Amino acid sequence: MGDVGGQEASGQLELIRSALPRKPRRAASTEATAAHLPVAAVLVDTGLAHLDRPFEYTVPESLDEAAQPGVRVKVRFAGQDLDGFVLERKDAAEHEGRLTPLRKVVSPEPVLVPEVLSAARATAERYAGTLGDVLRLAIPPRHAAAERALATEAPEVGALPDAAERSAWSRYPAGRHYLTHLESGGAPAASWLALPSGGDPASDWPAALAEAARATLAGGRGTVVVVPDHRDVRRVDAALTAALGPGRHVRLTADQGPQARYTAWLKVLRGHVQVVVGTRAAAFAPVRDLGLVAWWDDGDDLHEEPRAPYPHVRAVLAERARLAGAALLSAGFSRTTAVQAWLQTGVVKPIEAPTATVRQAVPRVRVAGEGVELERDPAAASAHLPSLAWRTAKEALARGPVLVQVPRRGYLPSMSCQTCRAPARCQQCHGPIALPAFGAPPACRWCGRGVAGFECSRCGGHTLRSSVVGARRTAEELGRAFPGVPVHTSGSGEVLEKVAATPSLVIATPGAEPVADGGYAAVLLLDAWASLDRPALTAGEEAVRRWLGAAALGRGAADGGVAVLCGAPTHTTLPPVEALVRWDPAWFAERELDERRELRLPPTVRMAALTAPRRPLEEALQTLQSQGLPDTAEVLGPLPAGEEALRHLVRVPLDDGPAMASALAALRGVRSAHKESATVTIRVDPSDVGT
DNA sequence: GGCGCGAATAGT
DNA sequence: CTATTCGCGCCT
Repeated sequence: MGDVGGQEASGQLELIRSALPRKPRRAASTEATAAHLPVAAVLVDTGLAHLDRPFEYTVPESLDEAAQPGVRVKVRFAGQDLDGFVLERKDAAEHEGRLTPLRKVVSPEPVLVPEVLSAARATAERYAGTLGDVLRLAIPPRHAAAERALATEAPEVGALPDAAERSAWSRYPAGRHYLTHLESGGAPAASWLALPSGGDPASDWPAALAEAARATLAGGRGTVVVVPDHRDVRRVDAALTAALGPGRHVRLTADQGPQARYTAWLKVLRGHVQVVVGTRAAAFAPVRDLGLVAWWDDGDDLHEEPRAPYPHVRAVLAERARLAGAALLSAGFSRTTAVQAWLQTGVVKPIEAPTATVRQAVPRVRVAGEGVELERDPAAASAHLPSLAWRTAKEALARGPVLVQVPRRGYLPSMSCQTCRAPARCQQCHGPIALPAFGAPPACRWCGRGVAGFECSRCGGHTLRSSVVGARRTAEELGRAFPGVPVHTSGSGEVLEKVAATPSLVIATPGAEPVADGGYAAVLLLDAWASLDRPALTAGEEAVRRWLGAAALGRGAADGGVAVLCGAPTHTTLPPVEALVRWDPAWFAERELDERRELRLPPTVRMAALTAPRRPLEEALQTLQSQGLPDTAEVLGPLPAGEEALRHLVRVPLDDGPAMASALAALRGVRSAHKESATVTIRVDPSDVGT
């Protein structure tokens, strides 16, 4: 450390050193610079918010050819060797000081293509994050062996198969037009409300998405399909193989392992395939001539990236569609308020089936009360099922499998009467009784009073039970109630992909429901109360999404399909319950969005959250206000947020979203430059508020 | 984040 | 006067 190594940056030292009879330490410092475009703008991975911008380096002649825009490089930065991406080659530097030469080109593969760079930049801006963070999400880690092993040239694939005779879009009047538009190179944008397929793979949503990809490919353009989880990836993968033939698409998921993941990704980069299906990171896939971005089930929280800056698939894909002039398709059995907002502003058009078609395709929905008719039926009581649900299941088990959806254990520790399962109510104010925290005694969620001497207002019972029982226990109880019927469970631990058409009971948590061959004869949705009674703003939206998602696996009413919602309040009709009964997700989304607008909540406004202990939080807020926070911004709070921390919410009209994000990014930069030690969490679109 | 630089301070 | 420490600003 004693010598002056690592100070090439200093002009004076450089002069002194070159005057001394000493050998230059590095060949690069004496090597000639490339004649053409001698400067490279490099995004250096410093991990520091205030250094999240390009720095310029000279390109040594020996690296001239390899140092193309998009390649990974090593550069000397502040005395260290750091990784970076070449963003651009230019003929002159903007930086006035002396430039250091690039140290090396890690690989000549230009992994950062312009379109992905633009999308990543837009994403970083929208979420007040760093470009470096977004690129880490967008570009998988390099795997040298994979790079070597994969052919440069695309392998030969046969002709694109003809479109299937029976279109999965035939039930949607606007569907045909959408497909022709895709094929002819247009950019139609739609919110598609899918219908249940009654277990027919030729008309289900994966087939429809594959058909859309086929139409896009027939017009010479590529497609990105993003789905929430691996099971859906496999379903769409199979549908794509059927629609496109082999070798025209790849799967891209985080769990593939480094080599497989990088190989698949390289196939996309090198243009061997133009169609990708994957989970959220696939939204950034460098598809050539992108013609369509599509995603399934916008409301699934898996579409939200859990790493900074927490971008949502919806935002990434919308930006990619915009940049590429590509079509956009948000698909699902239900519609989120975020997509509804697009619909209202004309960003997307609806693709929906006519009411008569819907009535046939969806199961008949019935609502079993909060335990009203329970006691009379001992078999039902032992399974803790309303008797309507029990009778429905018993009848349906003669015709095929029955799905029972059970909210996740611990999802909401809300209490009900052990005897009749009516939701437990506070004696004073009639608010819901719940477990406020793990291990804490039950209390009223409204007035906070503890529960002493509970007495059920319906049956006079004195024992409380947690209304969410969990899949395993429900499975045991149901197994006893229907002796001789095979029972399967599917949940977070192990997820069943599909079940046969033969009679069986399938107990599943939301999102883990297996597909049934030929559709379920009946679908029971348990503990509706638990889903509705969450404190979150999105409780209603989320409940509708889950119920429709499960009920959509049932047979249509025309084929005897039935869905029973259990444990919903019957004395009043709640909008989510009505949405299910009428199978009208469009109506519900519209209504829900109107309500958000009235309350000035996302997605009708943009919000950000600042979370920190009191002192640093208030400092951060001051800095934020000095960094160009628009004066339309309202600062709400602070409210307690976990141990020791407080949280401010900042709210601006949608138009001022970019200005707010840039002020937040500036705040992040200032804090990083000052090496503030206290953690201040900055988050745009905090997921627990609204959208 | 890491490092060099200059100001401030302690030790001779 | 020099040796050490500390805070600050810069990094192409």
